[in-house]
Amino acid sequence: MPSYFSTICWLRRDLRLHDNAALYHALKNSQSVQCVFVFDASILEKLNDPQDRRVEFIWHSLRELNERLQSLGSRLQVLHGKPIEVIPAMAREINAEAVFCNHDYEPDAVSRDAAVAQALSAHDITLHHYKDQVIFEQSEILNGSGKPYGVFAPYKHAWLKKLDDFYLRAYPTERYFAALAPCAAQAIPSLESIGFAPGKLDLLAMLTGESGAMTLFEDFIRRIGQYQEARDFPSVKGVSCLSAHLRFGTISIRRLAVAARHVGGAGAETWLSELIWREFYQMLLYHYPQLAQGAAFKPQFNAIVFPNDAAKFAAWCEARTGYPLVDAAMRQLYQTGFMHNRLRMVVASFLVKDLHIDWRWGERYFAEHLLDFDLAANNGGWQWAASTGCDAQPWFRIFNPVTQSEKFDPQGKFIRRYLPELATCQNRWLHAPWLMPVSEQQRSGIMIGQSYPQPVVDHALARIKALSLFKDAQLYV
DNA sequence: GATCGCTTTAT
DNA sequence: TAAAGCGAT
Repeated sequence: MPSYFSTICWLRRDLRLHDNAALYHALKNSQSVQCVFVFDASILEKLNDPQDRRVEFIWHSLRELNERLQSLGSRLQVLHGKPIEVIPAMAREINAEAVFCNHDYEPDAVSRDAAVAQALSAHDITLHHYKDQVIFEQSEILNGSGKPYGVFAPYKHAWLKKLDDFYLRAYPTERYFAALAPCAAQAIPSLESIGFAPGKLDLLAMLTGESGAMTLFEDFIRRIGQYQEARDFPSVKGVSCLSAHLRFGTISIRRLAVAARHVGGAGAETWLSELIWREFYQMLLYHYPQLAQGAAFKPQFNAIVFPNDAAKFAAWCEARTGYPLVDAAMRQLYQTGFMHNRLRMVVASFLVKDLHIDWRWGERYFAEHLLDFDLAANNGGWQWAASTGCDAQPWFRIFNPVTQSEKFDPQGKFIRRYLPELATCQNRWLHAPWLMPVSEQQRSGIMIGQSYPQPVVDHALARIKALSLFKDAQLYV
């Protein structure tokens, strides 16, 4: 590594100063590092909602980064455009000799970075990139034949076996902050200037930036011991609430893994396992980029012709399927940009195996609405639920939406929070309110078909139809 | 090539 | 209870 005078640290999904591989290497090898973020026009133009929560989350996190950098005598340069154009232009403007960034494993990002590297090299500028967002990347955990694992459990065992202090060491960026480029303070461009507006990100509920991530992290570490028991109940604060921060890199994966390892016990181990699933899916997407093009991991299931009833899909999106847990979950997603993981499984199973709609439709809807949307995890999760994925649930396993509701929201606390129209419904009827006798409907003031919809499908019948859809596809193996 | 061990469940 | 199973070793 040559010693540089002027370099750029290009931040993407690593919006933090602490324990950041690219920033560390840039600072250590340069006299002057300018931090940059690019609002990628080619990504932003695909977002339909000017109040997209992700953009707002990023914006708040950037603002905090800029303030921290300003307090260190530097600042964050925020650009809007196509990275292939604006990164080389900026590099030339400040006479940067190199650009540092962290690996991004999504297919579009891989090709974007290759193009940017090429454009930079035309001016003799090097693009250095580093592993940062995972503990082990695509080719560090392979099976005995040197190929990627196709089953999670052995992957996880190999992952845990390889884990040691070396891979968990934080990059001590703070030690080198003196190399941050000195600049005059300047505010980052407004959301409006890039065509967006604030509004949907509930800042009281969603803490942003590195500071927000730390607050959530410290809170979670206090309850991580109960994670295993509490995580399945959407009305309980059992999960980490760190998914969006992991998505945008406002907290380091190493810090999370260190904490899980340090605390130990069943809760921490279960949670670490979730972090390993995240890397498993990222690894798979890297090796099988066609997953991002709608390909089922198990090709025989590409043959399924889903009926794709548009009215049923609309009922699912609009939270009027008549199954309270499904509807409450879909409202949670729409209203908050988040959905509890247990419910992601429930609504995904329901969409595919009860409504017989292509899992790709659900995947797309989640991609539009989830604040923590991550291509690899979202695709992996959908294909898991749809049984088309790598190490997915078996195709003949079909969640019963009523049983799931009784089991994981027994008091209906979650359902009532998002479906106030069912507030007066007794627990006895809440999970399947269409079974309420008319007298009970009158008593509670809930008329099924009026104040709350009839179920769009009969689960028992829908289940049989799903089995035959999948069984037929299975025949072509 | 047999054995092991499996996120999230159903009837 | 099972396994409309199976990959990894």
